[in-house]
Amino acid sequence: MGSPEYIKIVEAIKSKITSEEIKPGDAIQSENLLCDEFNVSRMTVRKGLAVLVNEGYIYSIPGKGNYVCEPNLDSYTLHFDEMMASDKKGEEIRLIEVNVVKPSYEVGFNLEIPENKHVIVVKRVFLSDGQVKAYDVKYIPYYRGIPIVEKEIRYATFPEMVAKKNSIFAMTKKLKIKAISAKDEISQILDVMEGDAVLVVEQKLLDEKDHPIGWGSMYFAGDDSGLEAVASFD
Amino acid sequence: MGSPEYIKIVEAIKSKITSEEIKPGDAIQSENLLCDEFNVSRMTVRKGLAVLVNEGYIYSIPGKGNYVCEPNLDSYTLHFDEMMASDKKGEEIRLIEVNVVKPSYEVGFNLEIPENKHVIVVKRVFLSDGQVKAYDVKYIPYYRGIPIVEKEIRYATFPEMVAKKNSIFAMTKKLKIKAISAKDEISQILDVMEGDAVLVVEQKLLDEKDHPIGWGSMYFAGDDSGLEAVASFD
DNA sequence: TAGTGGTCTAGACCACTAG
DNA sequence: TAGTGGTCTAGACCACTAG
Repeated sequence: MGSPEYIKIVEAIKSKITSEEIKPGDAIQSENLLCDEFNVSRMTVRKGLAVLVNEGYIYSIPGKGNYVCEPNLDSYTLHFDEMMASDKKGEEIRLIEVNVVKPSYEVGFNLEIPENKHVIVVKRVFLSDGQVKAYDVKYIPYYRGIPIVEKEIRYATFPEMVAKKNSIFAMTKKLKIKAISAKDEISQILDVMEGDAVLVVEQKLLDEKDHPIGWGSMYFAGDDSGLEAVASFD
Repeated sequence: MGSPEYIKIVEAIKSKITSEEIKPGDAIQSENLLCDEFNVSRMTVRKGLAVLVNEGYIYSIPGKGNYVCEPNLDSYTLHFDEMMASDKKGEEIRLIEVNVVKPSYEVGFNLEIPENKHVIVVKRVFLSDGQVKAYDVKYIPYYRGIPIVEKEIRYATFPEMVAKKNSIFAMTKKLKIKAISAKDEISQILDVMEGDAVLVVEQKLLDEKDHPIGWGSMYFAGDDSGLEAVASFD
């Protein structure tokens, strides 16, 4: 075969695990035995094992050996596309408010700032073929130099809005997903009935010291708009 | 410092990226230059770079060099704990139905089976301090040997129910998250008003050939029950 | 004490890129 | 053609495990 030696090792062990020839908690052969079995150097064996560690198949205990992981049943990769493919035809984003305001109790609490410190509020509506699909409200602590120019904000993701002061690479992003009944502002803007079910994605951005640097929610109208997540082993 | 050489390289490059000294798309020093700079062998440099590749900081183009990645704005790790910490005090799971039935159109469509093939339906209710927190309905194509004994099903996650025939390691799991208005069976079982907002997590399990081997939904009552997802760089 | 995994070296050859 | 990253070797020394 043309594939590298370390890939052959990866595939051999992976198939032993997926076929359940070896089970979670079992040890695999020692690195030296694998060297003999595949006729390769130890660095090559270790390169293969490193791949398996990264993909969540095995873990190692120094001085003891390499072991098969328990499968991760509860972990998924969620793709939350904030801009909702806004470059597609028929898709449109409207900026309905950008303001400097005093924080409400809820906003102050979530951004961990005193009530006399100002925040920027950004409200946007996402449309598809003229129909409102989502309503987005975001709060960012005010600081000199924060972009409040429409063109800098309208098509920006939440991390991008905050990125002037904090590197995106140094941010932690958190999501909470809930279902609420639409009322007041939300039902009006989403153009749904009071009481209709609305999917809420609450987003919080934290800096490297776990201090909040942005907070807000996105509200999705309609049954067809949902989020998707995937998990697999490879 | 006591940390290994390759970790020093990782930290040095990582801090250049988070401080935006080098930006997405920029090349980093060649491996040979890094060898000189850190006074280590090329394998040690490559070990450090491999860590950065795995963590999503850099990617490499053979023959050209290593480059800083665009930050991943839309990818999150979602922890969907199916059993809702059912080992905690006050938590309880009730199995309300296990049956072999003919599939409805919706079930047959999602499991990609003909309507004359039978399916197992499993309905469970999750309680906390006597209060209904979630209602779970799952469908699995019927086959000989499928566990339909209460004790094998009651505390099993969805992948575990299906795992008799398919290895968990070979499965792909998909989630869809939606908000709906409660009605009929769902509002009755969740003990909420008709029309109340309910969070729905639809789960589909696929085998290695992408054929569905399980489908169903979990319905969450109340505003306080939500899902959480996190994303960060490291 | 024998065996294990973790780190590291100094070399080699390869396919590929780009002037 | 010089430089790049990708694969691989045959050694070394280390801390740790477990009999």
